[in-house]
Amino acid sequence: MASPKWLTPAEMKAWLGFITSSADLVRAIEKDLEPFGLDGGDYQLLAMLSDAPGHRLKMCDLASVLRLSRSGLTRRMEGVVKAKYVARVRDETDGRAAFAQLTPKGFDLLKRAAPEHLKSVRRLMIDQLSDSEVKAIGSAFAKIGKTLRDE
Amino acid sequence: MASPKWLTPAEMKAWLGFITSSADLVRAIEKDLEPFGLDGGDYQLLAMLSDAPGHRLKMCDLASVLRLSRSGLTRRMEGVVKAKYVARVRDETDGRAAFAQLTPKGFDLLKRAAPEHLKSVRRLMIDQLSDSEVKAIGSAFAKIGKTLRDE
DNA sequence: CAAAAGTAGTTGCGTGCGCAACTACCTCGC
DNA sequence: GCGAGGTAGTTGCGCACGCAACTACTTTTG
Repeated sequence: MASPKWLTPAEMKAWLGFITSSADLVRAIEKDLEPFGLDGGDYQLLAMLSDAPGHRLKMCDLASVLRLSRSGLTRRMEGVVKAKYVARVRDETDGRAAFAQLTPKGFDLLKRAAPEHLKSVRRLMIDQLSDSEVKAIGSAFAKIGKTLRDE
Repeated sequence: MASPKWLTPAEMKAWLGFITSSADLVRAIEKDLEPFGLDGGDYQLLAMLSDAPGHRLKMCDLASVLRLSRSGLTRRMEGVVKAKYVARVRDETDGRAAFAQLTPKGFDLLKRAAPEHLKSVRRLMIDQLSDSEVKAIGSAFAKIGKTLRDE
């Protein structure tokens, strides 16, 4: 196959900057959740449930939004269910399915953790950027996400 | 603590877009390396060695650039050493240290994989973006990376 | 309505990684 | 130059995750 066009210096800077910093950024933000006894996966799980109508989602839908396999979600649920942040609820209309239901205790924890999480996101990412950079990142990842979904 | 300033819609879009798409993007790009028998970690390892003077790095320096723990690197080396892409070389001047040395076979594989990898990066990310978005992402992640390093 | 195909969730197994402990070696202070 | 403390790499262990196989239920098809 023909050798593809190499990256320009600006493109290289964008790619290298993204690949070298994005994982570190996510790790640092997740680390700030430790005082709440949550890791990044738990937080995302609680956050997705709190966004959902009735604070609950079918397991398979939850797995999908969390980008987890069904088995991965089963294991991750063990922790938050044991901590009583989430309850398993059977689906009365579909014997195969089950819901993950955010408990009041889980919602309360999320309400306490969310402001700290927000502060981490601001401190490590948003507040570092100019308005135009924020805008560009928003439109850029919207396009990247669409491409991925279309493939 | 005072409730922090919430994210504006543009900031929210940037954060959500980043967090929901970046992991998928990296996964998709790494998936394109499978035909070469490499996963993302192996590719990064070979790439870092090929960039280094003499195609070799001290283990601890390699772990650092790969964002791996020392034990994580030890395990990852097992695979690429068994495949003869990388050789372990003792440091004659420091009995504690060891080098990871890219072999001709490893370099050859990297030369074949790199153009495909580049094409993935272009297709899924760079070619989706305008010049100004590329520029903004470059400067944005440079600032984010600096903040992380300073903390 | 029965059989086939599809879907939801769980479980067994393998993998990749970090942490802590350990060995071996180097370096620094006295 | 010897002991204390630091550094490089490996090993034991535990955790999170994906894949494949399995169960149970639902939907589709003839």
